[in-house]
Amino acid sequence: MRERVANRRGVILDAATHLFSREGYGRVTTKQLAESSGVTEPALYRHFKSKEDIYDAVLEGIGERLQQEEIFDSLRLTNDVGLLLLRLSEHIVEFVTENDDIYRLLLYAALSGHSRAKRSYQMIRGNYVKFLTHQLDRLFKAGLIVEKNNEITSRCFVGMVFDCALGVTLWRNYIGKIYDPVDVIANNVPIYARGLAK
Amino acid sequence: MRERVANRRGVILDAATHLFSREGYGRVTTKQLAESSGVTEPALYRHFKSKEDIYDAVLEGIGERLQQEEIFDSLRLTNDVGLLLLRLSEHIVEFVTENDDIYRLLLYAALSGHSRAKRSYQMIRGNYVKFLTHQLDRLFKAGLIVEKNNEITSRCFVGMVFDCALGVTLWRNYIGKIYDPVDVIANNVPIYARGLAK
DNA sequence: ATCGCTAGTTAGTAAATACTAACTAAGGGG
DNA sequence: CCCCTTAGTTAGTATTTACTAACTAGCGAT
Repeated sequence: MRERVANRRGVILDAATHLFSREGYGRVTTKQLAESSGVTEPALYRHFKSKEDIYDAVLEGIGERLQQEEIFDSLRLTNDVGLLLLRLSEHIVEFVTENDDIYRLLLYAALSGHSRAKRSYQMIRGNYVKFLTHQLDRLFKAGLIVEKNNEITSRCFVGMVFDCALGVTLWRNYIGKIYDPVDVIANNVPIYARGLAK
Repeated sequence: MRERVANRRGVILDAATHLFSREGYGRVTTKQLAESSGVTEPALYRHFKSKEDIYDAVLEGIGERLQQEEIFDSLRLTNDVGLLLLRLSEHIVEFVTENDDIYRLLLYAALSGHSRAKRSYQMIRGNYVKFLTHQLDRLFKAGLIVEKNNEITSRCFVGMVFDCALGVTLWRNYIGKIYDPVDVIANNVPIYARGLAK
C-alpha cells in the first residue's frame, strides 16, 4: 500500500523532533521513527542517509521556529529596565512553554556533546544574551542602571528565566506547588530590576 | 584470570555513574559498563539484576555525595541577605563544578522521565530551595527584606545559580568569554541582594 | 581436609537495531 | 504512449545488545 505524501521529509522531521526531544538520540529506534512518520523504515533512507543525518536535520531545523527579532525591535528604545527585563522574560517563558521540545533537544544535545549543540545554544539563548547585554550597556551609558559586567549580568538573567521556564515543563512534577509563570515573573523580575536600577 | 576485588559493586557504580552521566542511559552498553569496571559482562549480573538496576543504583547513590547540612548550619543565623545568598551560591557552584556528573545525571533522568528523577531533583536542588525559603521568611519577619513570595524567589535564585554553574560545565564551550565563577557570583548576587534588601 | 558459597570466567542466545537489495506503483515530460 | 525518476514497498542481513547457562577458583567455617 503506497501512500504518496507531498512533504514526507517534513513529516519525518516533525515526528523525529518529537521523539528525539522526549527520549534522546540513543533511545529512539529507526523503527519508531518510521512508525510515527507513517512510513516503513527503508523509506526513511530515501530522505536521509542515516539516523544521525535525521538527528542533524532536526537540530538544524530548530532555527526556523525562533522568532526573536520582533520582540528585540520592540524593546530597542526602552529606557525602563524593569519593562525590558519583564518583556524579555515573558517572551522566553512563552517560547519554552510552547516549544519545550526545542529546549529539550538543546539539553540532550549539550549533554551528549553533539557538534550542533553549540549552534543551537547560540540561536536559542545566545541571541537573548547578546541583545540584553547591548541594551544594558545603553542603559548604563544613559545613567539609568548601576555599573556591572553587563555580559555576565545578561547571561545570568537569561539563565534564570530559562530555568524558570523549565519549572513549567521539565521540573513541573518535581517541585511542590506549581505557580503560573506570570506570577513567577511578576515576583522575580522586579527584584532584579530593583537591584540594577540607579 | 579471576581478579577478586573488595568492593566490586562500588567500582561498577563509579564507572556506571561516569558513563551514564556522559552518554545517558540509552547510549551506554553493558559491554562498556563491564569494560570500564574491569570485569566481564556476566559479572555485572552478579551484583545487579539488570542494566536498569545499575542505573537505579547510580541515581540512588547520588544522595551520599551531597553535603548541604554544614553550609546550612553555618548560615542559619545570618541577618545579612547578601552574605546568605553569596555563601549559598558559592556552595552550589562549587558542588556542581566538582560533581558535574551528578547534575548531568539529574538532567538526563528528568529529560527521559525516569522515576527517580524527582527524588534526585529534590535532594540536589530542593534542599537549597527549602532552606533559602525558610531563611527569607525569617529575614522578612525581622524587617530586613521586602515582601515577596519567598518560595518563588528561592526557586528562581537557586535556578539561576545552578544555571550559572552550568556555564562552567555544560555551556562552557558554547558561550564566548569564559568567566571565573567567583566573578560571576560577585557580579550577580549583589544585584539580587540589593533587589531584596529593605 | 573438605564443603559450600561468592564472585568470577567462557561461550552462547534470542531479540533488536541500523541499514540494504531488489522490486514496483505513480506521475510528468517529450 | 512510453520511459525515467521518485518514493514507496517487502524481505532480509550483519552486528550489536542485554542477558543466561554452565563451569570454576578462592575463601571461610566446620
